[in-house]
Amino acid sequence: MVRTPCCKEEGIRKGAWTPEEDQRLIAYVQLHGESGWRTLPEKAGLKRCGKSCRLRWANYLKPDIKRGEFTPEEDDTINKLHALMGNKWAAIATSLAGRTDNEIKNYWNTNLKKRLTQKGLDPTTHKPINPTDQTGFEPKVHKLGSSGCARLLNHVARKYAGDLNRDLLTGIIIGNSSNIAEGSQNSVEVDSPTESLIFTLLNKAAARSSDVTSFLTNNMSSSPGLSNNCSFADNLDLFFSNEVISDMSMNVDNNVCIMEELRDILSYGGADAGDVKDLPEFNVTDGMEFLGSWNVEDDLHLENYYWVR
DNA sequence: AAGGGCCTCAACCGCTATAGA
DNA sequence: CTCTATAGCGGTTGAGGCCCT
Repeated sequence: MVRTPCCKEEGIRKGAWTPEEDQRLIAYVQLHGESGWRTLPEKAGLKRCGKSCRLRWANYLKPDIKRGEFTPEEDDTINKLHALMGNKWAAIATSLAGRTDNEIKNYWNTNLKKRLTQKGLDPTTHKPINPTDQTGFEPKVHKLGSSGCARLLNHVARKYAGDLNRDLLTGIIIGNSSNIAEGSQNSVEVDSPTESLIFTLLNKAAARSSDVTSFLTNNMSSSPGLSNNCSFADNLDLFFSNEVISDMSMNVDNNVCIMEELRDILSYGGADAGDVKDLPEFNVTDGMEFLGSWNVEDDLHLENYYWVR
């Protein structure tokens, strides 16, 4: 199939926009709205292609665009999101009000990328370029174990699972399949009991929303790449980048925090769920409060119940 | 002062995704 | 289901400004 050229007409202007062209575009969009870019240039009296007009509007003329220097908070947000998503500029831009994907991309390439490199970090992976070079990086040489997992459960339960009941969570933790809904864990191959546990818990939490359930079922469970080509961590990336999840009263920092914790757990491992299951005295419902507010003591309490050390 | 190199960022290009006829 | 138009995305380019010698 022959591609339709963007600008087939002769005499189409390129390059920097003049103030007069900007005014024409602004006036037209204010009057007619942001649509019909293909025919807009002719109607607005502009010798530009529609695509050029759309980009000029979206990246420069739109009234809610924030210009000027990036704040340290914005730097931090971009760094964190880039570590999670990579070069998904449009997705990153949704977390920075008033900033365009183009602006963030430029800022990353001219500033933040350099800073990471100067710190000895790979700007793609955000990990040390030379593993022996510890400048600006605190390597996680320890095995993140039970307390991290306990905190993760804490986070997940508090943030997503307002109506998860204690028996259900108990069932999930001890691997009692009767408490796990069909279509969640069974249709997904995971690499370890730990992953299985976390996935199931997230799936249960997500079931609060039909949209999220649909997302998990259609996009993750039935994904041909899930069991063969797609790691569990990849699916968690998908899970957390999902719009519906993002809307669930969660800010960027919390999102990143949970993701980092998940990564730690998945990277360094915890005890096997089977160990917990076989523990005779294990009874997670005793004195436990999974929902509501948590503190360090609760974490330790959960830790004592949860993992074999 | 001049000019060469570097940097920034607006704009462009090529491609994919999606909607709708 | 297929085709086409349009929107959107990410990589790349290049004009213009800045800095250094």
